[in-house]
Amino acid sequence: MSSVATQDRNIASTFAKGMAVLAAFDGSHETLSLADLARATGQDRATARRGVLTLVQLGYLHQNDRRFRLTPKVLSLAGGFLQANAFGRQVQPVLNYHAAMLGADITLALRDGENVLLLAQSTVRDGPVSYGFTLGSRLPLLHTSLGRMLLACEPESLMQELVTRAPLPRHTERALENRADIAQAIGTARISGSCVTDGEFETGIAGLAVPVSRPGERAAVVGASFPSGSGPHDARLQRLHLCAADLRQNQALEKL
Amino acid sequence: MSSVATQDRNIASTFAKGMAVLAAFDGSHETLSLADLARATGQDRATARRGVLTLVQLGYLHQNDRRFRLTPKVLSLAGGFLQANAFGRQVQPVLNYHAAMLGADITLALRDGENVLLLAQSTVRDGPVSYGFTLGSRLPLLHTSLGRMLLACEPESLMQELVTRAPLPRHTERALENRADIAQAIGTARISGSCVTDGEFETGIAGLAVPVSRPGERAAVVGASFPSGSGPHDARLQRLHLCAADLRQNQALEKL
DNA sequence: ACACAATGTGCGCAATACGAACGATAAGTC
DNA sequence: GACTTATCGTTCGTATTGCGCACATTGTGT
Repeated sequence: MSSVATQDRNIASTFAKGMAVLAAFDGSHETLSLADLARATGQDRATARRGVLTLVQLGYLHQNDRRFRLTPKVLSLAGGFLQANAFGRQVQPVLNYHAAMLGADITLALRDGENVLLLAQSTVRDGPVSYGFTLGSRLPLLHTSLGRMLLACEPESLMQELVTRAPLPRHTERALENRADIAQAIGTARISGSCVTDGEFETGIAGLAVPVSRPGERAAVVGASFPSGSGPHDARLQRLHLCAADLRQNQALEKL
Repeated sequence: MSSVATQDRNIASTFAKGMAVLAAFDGSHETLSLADLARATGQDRATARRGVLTLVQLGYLHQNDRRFRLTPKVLSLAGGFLQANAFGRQVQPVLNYHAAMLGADITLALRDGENVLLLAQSTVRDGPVSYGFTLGSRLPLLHTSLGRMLLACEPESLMQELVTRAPLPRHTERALENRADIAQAIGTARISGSCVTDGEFETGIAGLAVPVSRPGERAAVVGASFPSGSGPHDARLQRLHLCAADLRQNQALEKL
């Protein structure tokens, strides 16, 4: 075992390793093997194995031959957060109302490290875009309107650091490749108070995002998506601003 | 430490204890203290403390003075499940379509131990009932239509065991108090292929549920709620059956 | 069928984590 | 406000838990 002299005795390293195993089930694969998990977490296979078998015993994973998958029980961990923060009463109805008025899905998002984390969404019947992301999904920070609007809400120094450090995979032909260009787009979003991207994350899809959080609060944004060229964005952005204003007014996100 | 002779060396007990700490944040309180967690988990306060501080370091909990709350990061654990099982593409659109046709929220649920676990829902704008539960919420098994329908889908012996063992708190004046009466209602649901309750979990609210799963599969149901006495249920149950048929057809739930 | 690569598992050993005891804080009483 | 008691949070000695190496087993390529 690592004999780091400044080992923090307040931290249970076995628990931290186990959580890394759980987090490795990030949705990018339906199932994972012990060896997959050892690679994903950097742990010895024996260590990853104990983590996985513990999760199976607790009911969070199901084992099928030599592969493991998450069970629905992990949803109850999210349920604790959603219930404690009254998302069902305070957030979802606001998103539903404005999504119905907009005629498109609306998504609420925060930043989690170098990713966008989706917290809630209202998905409408027969919306113009349905890209399959859900509550809990992670999206890239640099090529989505949600991500750029989140960065626009952060202090300049943190924004610059994240633009420099966050991954920059090229999702589409139209994706900006130059970090300086992305920083400039973020600066524009900061000034205009909204962000629009077009076809940088998914081809043929325009993304719109506006801030929900007030300055000094943890950055939160709402956004929507439309087919590229499917109409002017002014009224749509206005609708997103109204949604953000309602979320601020019912103070649903103050404790995030 | 417990010196259980048959300690399973494949299980990391420290990780299991840590997961019990995480699961203690079940949404029933906005924040919990160390002492709260020690009581909820049955652990020594020092043990619970290491669990909590580990979760803070990993970003799943936020500490404010002597109290702790879940952060949105726990949603990413759920996101792994939802993404891996394509809920955004395969489940949500079906629920959205049928909820729009029904004019009311539709919820998909499974059983998790002695509770109902909500897996997904489509919530409509201005639906007749909005009780604030979300994905990941737990509901009682014995007094909800979802719970009774789930029990109706289980083998007789398991159903009898759960009816005997599951908690029987009295949520409303109309709640059945006699376990034999509940078993009989479940038997009726099994025969008729649907379940209706009225005001047993929330006063003035009728619940409807029908099975999604096929015999031999893990029990799953869909349900909706309406104000008591707000109209006949036949057409509504029909709509729920159509929803269940669509979910079966796209095979979204086969791997749960 | 064989060789090699990859993966899964057992168990010796020591690092990690438990929890008793003590310190700190909160609550109740006068 | 002072004092007592109860409750909660933290430290650190000790031993139990869990790490990871080496071996066993399984999978893959020729």
